[in-house]
Amino acid sequence: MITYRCVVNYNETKRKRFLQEGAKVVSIKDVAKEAGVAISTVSKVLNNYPNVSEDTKLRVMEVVKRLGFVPNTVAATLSSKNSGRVALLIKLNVETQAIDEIDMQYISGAISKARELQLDVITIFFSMVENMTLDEMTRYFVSQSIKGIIIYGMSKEDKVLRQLIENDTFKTVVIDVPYISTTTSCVSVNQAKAQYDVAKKTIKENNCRKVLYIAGTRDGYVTDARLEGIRQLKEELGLQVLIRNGNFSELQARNITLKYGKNKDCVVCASDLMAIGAMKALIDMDIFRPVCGFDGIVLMGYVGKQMNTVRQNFAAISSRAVEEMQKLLDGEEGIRVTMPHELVRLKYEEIIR
Amino acid sequence: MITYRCVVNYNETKRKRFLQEGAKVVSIKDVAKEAGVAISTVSKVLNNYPNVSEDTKLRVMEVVKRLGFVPNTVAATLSSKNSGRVALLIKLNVETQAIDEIDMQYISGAISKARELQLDVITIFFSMVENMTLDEMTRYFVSQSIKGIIIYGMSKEDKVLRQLIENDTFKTVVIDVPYISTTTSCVSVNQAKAQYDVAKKTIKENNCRKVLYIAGTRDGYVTDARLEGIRQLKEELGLQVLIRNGNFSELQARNITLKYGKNKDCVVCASDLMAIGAMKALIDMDIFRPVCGFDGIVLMGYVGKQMNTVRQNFAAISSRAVEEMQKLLDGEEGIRVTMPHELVRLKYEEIIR
DNA sequence: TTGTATGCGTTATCAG
DNA sequence: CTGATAACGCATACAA
Repeated sequence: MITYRCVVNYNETKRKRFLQEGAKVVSIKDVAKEAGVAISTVSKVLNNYPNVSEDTKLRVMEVVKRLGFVPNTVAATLSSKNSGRVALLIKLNVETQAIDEIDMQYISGAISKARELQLDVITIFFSMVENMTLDEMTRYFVSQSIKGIIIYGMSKEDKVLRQLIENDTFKTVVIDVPYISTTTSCVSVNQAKAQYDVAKKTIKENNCRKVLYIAGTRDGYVTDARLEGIRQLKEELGLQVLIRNGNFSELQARNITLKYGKNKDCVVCASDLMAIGAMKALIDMDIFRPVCGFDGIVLMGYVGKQMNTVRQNFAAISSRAVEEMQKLLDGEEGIRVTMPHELVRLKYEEIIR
Repeated sequence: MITYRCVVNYNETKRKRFLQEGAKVVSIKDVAKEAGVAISTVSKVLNNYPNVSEDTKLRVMEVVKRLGFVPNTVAATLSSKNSGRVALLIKLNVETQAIDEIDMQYISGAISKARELQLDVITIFFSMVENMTLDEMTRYFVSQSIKGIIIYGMSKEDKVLRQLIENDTFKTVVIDVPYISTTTSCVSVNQAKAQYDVAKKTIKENNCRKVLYIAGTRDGYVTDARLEGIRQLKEELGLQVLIRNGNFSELQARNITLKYGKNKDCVVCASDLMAIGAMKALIDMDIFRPVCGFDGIVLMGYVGKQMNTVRQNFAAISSRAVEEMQKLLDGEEGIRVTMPHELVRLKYEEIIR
């Protein structure tokens, strides 16, 4: 029996369309009936269970295709202990929209892969869960049937998140945080190596000895790793390195450069935005010093001067993170995944479309 | 009775934490039991039903708070005909990450408001549903329990989407598309007026007569509206206007400017990216012409020359779209919402953080 | 005003 | 290999 919902402006056109397209949403029940099997059998076919004869499998699939049946995700997650949703937890940099590009790549990379793997993902921002206690956060995620969380932009100060990760209630994949456990994987480029590479290239190309290194925030996980890369390079080449914290701020990098840039041979920055700030400062000071950045954002192509930088494929990183999440949800243990990076110079002529 | 899941490395620490925090997720059933009422009563309290005595209401709320109960969204959407999820359908510009900023603002604006309104939203990209027929798309959304769709970046060529909107199967809110119906609302700034305003300001400031107008794509809804603004201005001021389609491409705008810029007094562009392309072309041509853009993206602050542009508050637009969606889901009819815009000049010094 | 019972569309268990 | 049937957590029509 079909139940008709209360329709107000009910006219012939609508009625026709209604009957034509069939208002009834086909469910697993319909498929079962049409194929002459039990609901459970259809479910088994759809979820690739063993112990289903090739014959009925084919018959069911035929009906599924013919009726255009698409299983209801919501019902599945409610019912199943295995399937659940994955949350993308993203720290949005409200200050600088110039790097929204990065988060957007993260999001699209994750969502695309999630669709491929039939994973249900929802996007959440740090601001929505900050100030929550561990309990509150846990309950919040549980109430959303979230089984796994992928975390972008986490810093050492995010204590509750740290607990969440260690707590094993959810499977977690962290980006750029050097932590793994049975339930936590980590995906990242080799930060130290990348920083080492880009700095070395810049320094070699310009025969530098005195280096100004503008680091990120003190509580950033990547900051340490990148500093380590610089330390190695310093020892290897016997450099003289002045280190200052720019906190990933373009403005602070600018000011640091205005203050120390003159007596240095080059400026190595832990982010593109800071590199841009440094470069603009040097232009204002009317002196030239090679500058290099980190990330490979498009903005680098718009500032006039070319700079070396590290290009990270954020979409690929995020895509991989989703794959790792799938593995964790399947019961595998957490691993550390190192993604490749490349050195580039972004030129306006090559960026423009 | 509590069921213990199979735990492998079971040790004392974990056990302690386990018992302490309570592995059992509190459900509406627990609340009901604890408060000494029926499940339905709890549900009624939570959903603000009338006909619940103030007394039991208080008692239930107390328990809810004490147990830290958070209703399960998934179960709710599965159960109720009213509550459902909302999809953000976004056209990602894969070519130019420079404007990811806009989509990011859309996403964060929507998600924040959705959380406020307790709406479950999921993000979807055009690429994931393109090539689908209306039926396929419908089934896809239905299978996700999606009741409403907010569409960003739709063009006239998206025929299936057009059908989807007219089809009334889902509630829809379109951004920048002049279409409303009982089930469709539209949110947008006044495109014509905004284009008129920014062009007029630029033209007046520089006493221009011969204008090069670089429009967007032929199949873009905003393109027509913005052209209309230019036409009005042309008549009002008796301008001589050459119109060319730049298709929102920085490169095309550059080439158009290289070709026609010299004989014009100024270049009015239908987007910031095109304005930047035009400006860079003029610099290469070593001539000065005032240029104005549209959108107010951060990149405008990085190109050296200041330009007038229209700032749209994308987050606010998106936030409003979610509000309108809520109304549609509540049974209200679609309306047209016009959001405010402002004229700005983006200066590097003011953008930098 | 409150409680009972049924359904939402799946998955999972277990008997056949 | 297949089929009943009980969950999953909540909403809601209807009975009390």
